[in-house]
Formats: sequence, structure tokens, C-alpha cells
Amino acid sequence: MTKITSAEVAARAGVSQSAVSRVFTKGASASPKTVEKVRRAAEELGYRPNSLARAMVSGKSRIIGLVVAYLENQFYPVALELLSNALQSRGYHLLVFTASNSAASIEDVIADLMDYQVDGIIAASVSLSSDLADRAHQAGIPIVLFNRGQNGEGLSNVTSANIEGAKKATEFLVEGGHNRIAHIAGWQGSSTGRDRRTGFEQAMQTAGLTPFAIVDGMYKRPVAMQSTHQLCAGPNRPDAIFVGNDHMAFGVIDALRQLGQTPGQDISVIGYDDVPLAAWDAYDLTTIRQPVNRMVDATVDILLDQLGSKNAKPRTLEIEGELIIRRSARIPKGQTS
Amino acid sequence: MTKITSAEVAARAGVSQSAVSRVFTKGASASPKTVEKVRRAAEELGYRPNSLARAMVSGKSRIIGLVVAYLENQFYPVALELLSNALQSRGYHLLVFTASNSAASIEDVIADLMDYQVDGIIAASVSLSSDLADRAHQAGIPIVLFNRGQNGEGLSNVTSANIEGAKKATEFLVEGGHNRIAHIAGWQGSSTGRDRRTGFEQAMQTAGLTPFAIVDGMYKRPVAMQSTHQLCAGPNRPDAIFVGNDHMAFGVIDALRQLGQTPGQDISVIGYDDVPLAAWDAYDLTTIRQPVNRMVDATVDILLDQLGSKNAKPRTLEIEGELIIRRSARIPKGQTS
DNA sequence: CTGAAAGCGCTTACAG
DNA sequence: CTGAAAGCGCTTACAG
Repeated sequence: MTKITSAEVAARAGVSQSAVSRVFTKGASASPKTVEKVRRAAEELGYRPNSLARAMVSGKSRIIGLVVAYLENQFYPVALELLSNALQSRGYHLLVFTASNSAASIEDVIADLMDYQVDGIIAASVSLSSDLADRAHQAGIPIVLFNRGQNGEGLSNVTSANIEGAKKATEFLVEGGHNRIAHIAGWQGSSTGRDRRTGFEQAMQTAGLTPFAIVDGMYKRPVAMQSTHQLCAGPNRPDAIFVGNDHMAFGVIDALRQLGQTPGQDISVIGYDDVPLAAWDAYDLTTIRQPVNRMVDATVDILLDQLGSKNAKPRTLEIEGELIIRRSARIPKGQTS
Repeated sequence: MTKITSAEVAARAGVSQSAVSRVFTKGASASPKTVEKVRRAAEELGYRPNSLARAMVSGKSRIIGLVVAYLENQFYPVALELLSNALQSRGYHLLVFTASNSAASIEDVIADLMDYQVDGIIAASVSLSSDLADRAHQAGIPIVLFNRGQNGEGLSNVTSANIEGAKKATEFLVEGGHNRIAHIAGWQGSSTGRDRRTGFEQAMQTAGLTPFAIVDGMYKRPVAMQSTHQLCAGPNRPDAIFVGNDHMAFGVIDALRQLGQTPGQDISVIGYDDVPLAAWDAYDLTTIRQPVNRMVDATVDILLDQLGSKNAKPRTLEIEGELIIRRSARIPKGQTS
């Protein structure tokens, strides 16, 4: 029940309270003798500095707010773990807020976050109202959007090269000899969903092909499954589907098998993300890899950069992702996986 | 850049700083007139109370520390999301720490957590040294272990009824006519791993059967896959495998298929957890459901209880989980899924 | 109901 | 290098 304070340590060590503080503040100056005495007393008493008090006076909480919308898509737990590790190793910690993807909910959550005096905010897969972005900017709190592109006051973003990636996937399908290619798109309310769709359309146009169909899968498994049934039940069906992300692609594959079709043979399926599950035998999904580790590193770098220098410019970074060839899509002649 | 303080609001509203504080502190007393003036001034200035300052003086940070070891097993992201939601709705927030499952790492992480003056700690799937548990107890910080059983100073735990669950799974296999039943166990360094193994052994004994084999799968997919290959490659192999959790069971099924065997026909497989993926067609896994939502509710209830009353006794709760019958294990005659 | 004042546990100029 | 003092932004007795 007893919380030891620096004053108590000071008393025991026979020095002033400021001396104790200096010993525990890096960049401080204390004689070896003082350090020794203080450390011993602190040890004996079990003293540890109160981070909250430190945060109050220094104005730096060393807390980063993370806003995340949904964790079912395996991409996010992986990112969260990497993010947490990267930040922890630099002495920062993550205050996590889950938000539904509604403006009101995000609004509330970010306000809460700011009340906690977070040093910075990482928003994964959510968009921010420009009003909100403004407020954070005025409060001097840098924000970086993870896996979502958006411009605005002081907003940085880190995404994969979604348009390029979608093009690669589409080109692979074209090279594979497909010409009835459908796209079950990512949520069109998101930049990733829109960009991947754009890449698909551009590549189709370049190839002189017309999309067989484009539907919004909303990044939701049930929607993707239902779309697959509608698209593939009859005789007039696509010979390939480019899906807006892996999470939906798994649903597409499940639905296809329900219809008695074998992905990679009867019909080709390509996803986007390369989550761990994509590599498992049950799906063996050809997909565009989003290099999570590099995206995380970039996110942390940008954020800490902005924390460091008062007015660092917001940055936008697109990280290229490669096509990972597995067996859910026909492999063009002459190419190998 | 400007952070508005209660003093500035007070000045604008023409009241004292304490009056402003009272308006924003629930359970305070302020005349309607004061409330009105203060709210207006706050609104105009964009004032929000500083949670850190409030935490300092009140001694309640409304932050709950969450320690989590690994997020690959889908059980944890799901739990994390539910936990975060449940806590948020009651005005608490999660400071997340990822720890490897080593004593040293957990030690560091919990110390950090306590430096932030968290009101309570939830430790998911990690064990605590008794020394650590003692320290938290002395600091008056309640800890509840989520999905891990362990006794000790002030430790509460919430788990599913692991022994019972494992028995149900094993009995189902026995009723299905299997008699060469192997167990790829959860990590034997964890209570869940040990309890499920115990349940398996007891049920086998009751049935008058000898386990075909018991190996420690460490809760790791590669280990589970390799064990499956070793167990099932030759002619002398098990006719059923009870696996320590779903995450490993998926690997077991993948490995079995590599060997040309069909789960549910050639060999039966049962997992533990019932993560979302277990219900997907690709695996269609028979498993014991751990009722995450109920486990989360219980965890939050217990924790808030302990926060509320100074010396609430630590509680241990086991929540029963039912067998979810799907197609990865043979269904005994007369039973239906 | 309200204001003046103390105090939460620290860091950080300021003198020495 | 070191101590006394101010102050971070609040809440909460204490008088009135």
C-alpha cells in the first residue's frame, strides 16, 4: 500500500529530493558518490519514479495512443504486436483504443486520448475528420495514419503501394490467361479499398479488358462470401477474382469450395496483405505482401521524428509490396512460384 | 500548441479555478448558474481536463495495464478487443505491453506498468513470479490472470474449465469408437496446457484406454505440425488426436492433409478454444469453446470489484465451455452436430 | 454553493 | 555538483 516517493529516498540517502530526481533523470549531473547513495537507498526502499508525475512536469507522457478499428483481420494483431515492441524498446508505451469505424466513435476516442496527454497518435485503418486532425495539430500532437492514406493538417501516412500492388495482382491474372476477371473490392470508404480498385481498373484497361464485375466487399467476410455465391453460382461466371484483402479472400475460397470449385484450377483467386494464414496449406493464397515490419518501422520512425523536432513536416510513405505466388491462382506459363 | 487549463477557463467564466474543477468532477456540487458559465467558457476555449493531473491528485489513473504474450493465436486479439471495449465503456483504458514469455521480460514490463500507476493489471497467458505478485499486492494493485490459473498473493484468475473441457473432448473421441488416441498438448509450462493434459489422461483412464502418445506442442504451430508428421507418417499411427488449442490444431490438420489423410474420416482431430477460424470451412474444427465474452466480462467485473473495495479477496473463476461439434472428428452414432 | 490554499510526486531553472 | 523553491494542472478538505 505504501508508495515510496523521492523525498523518502532522499531522507534515507541523506541528500535533497532534487538529487534523487537527478539520479533517475538521464542527462542529469550527479557525483558518483551521490549516485551510489541514492541508488542504494532506492533499492532498499523499492523506489521507482512515478511516470505520471514525471509526465506532468516534463510535458512528455511517453504514451502513444493507438486507435484501431477491428482486430479480426489478422493483419492488425500482427501490426499491433510489432508496433508495441518497437515502441517499448524506445521507452514508449501504447494506450490502445478500439473504435468502431464511425466518425462519432473515433471522435470520442481521440478526445479521450488527448486528455491523457499522449505524445502522439497512431491511427490504424481509420479516417479522421479534418476537424479532428486540426485539433490534434493545434495541440501539437503528431498523428500518423497506419495503412490508410489521407491528407490534412499535420497528418502523416504509411501505406503499402496499393495501386501498384493491385496492378501486379491483376497483371498476373491477365498473364495467366484470364479474361473474365472480377474484383471483390475492399471497403470503398477507405483509401486502401479505393486505391486497390483503381489499380485493378487501370491494369484491366491497359490489358484491353473489361472487368467482369466489381463489387464492394466492405472488408467483411460474409459480404465477400455472399458476393462470391452471386458471382459464381451460374454458368456465366468469372474465371478469376482479385479480392481486396486476404481476410475476404479466405471467405471467397470457402465459398468457391462450397460451390464445388477448386481455387487455382477452376478459378483463380488473389488476395492482398499476406497475413500468416495466407501461407497455411488450407488456403495457400497468392497475394500481394504488405510488408508489415517495414510499415511499422516507418510509422515509428516518422512519429518519433515528429516528437523530436517541433515542426517536422508530415510525411507520406508508400512501401512497395511484392506478389507472393502460391497455388490459389493459375501460374502463367514460364513462371515459377 | 496551446493547452487550455482550468485556470484560463475560470478567468473567462469569472469563477474560481476550483469551481471549474467541480463542474468537471462528477459527484461535485455547483449551482446551475456556475455550471452554465463554466461549460460555455470551456466550450469556447476548447478546454478538456488533463487526465494525468487528475490521476496524480486522485491517485486513480483509470488505466489498466494489459500484459499479453503473443497475438498470433486468434484467441488473444478477440479477447483484447472485447476487453478494450468493456473497459472503455466504463471509463478505463488499456495500456498494452507485449512480453515474451520469459520471467525477465515480464518482470520489466510489469515494473514499467506500475511506474505508470495503473489501477490494475490484466495478465493474459503469462505467469507471474510470486515476488512480482507480492510487489503488486503491496502497491495495492489488483492483478487478474486471464486464461491462466495460478495462486498467490492477491492473484485472481479467470479460465475456462480446462480439465472438464479436455474430458469432454476425449470422451467424444472415445464414444466415436477411437482407441488409439494421441494428445498434442498445450505448453506444459502453462496451467492451461497442464490442465487440458490432465483432463485427457483422466478421461482416457476412465475409458480404460492408454494414450497412444502425449507430446508437448508448446502452443506452437511448427511443433504441432512436426509432431503430427512423426506420429502419423508410419502405419502404426493414432486414429484420433486431441490438440491443446485450435491454433495448433490447424497445423495438425494441414500436416495430416500433407500426408494424404482426411480429418474427420481417416483420423479425428479436436482442438480447444473455438476461435473464429475454427468455424471456417477450410478447417471446420470440432473443438471446445472457451466463452471469451464471458471470460472477459468476469475479468472486468473482478478487476473493478477489487478497485472498488480496498481489500476484496482475490477470486478464481472457471467458466464452463461446451463441445462444438463440426466435421474434423467422427460423430458418434446417434449424435448429431 | 464557493473561493483560497494545500498538496499529488516529480523536473528544472536558479543560486551557490 | 547540490539544495531550496517554483510550478506542472488538477482535486479536495477547509472556511465562509
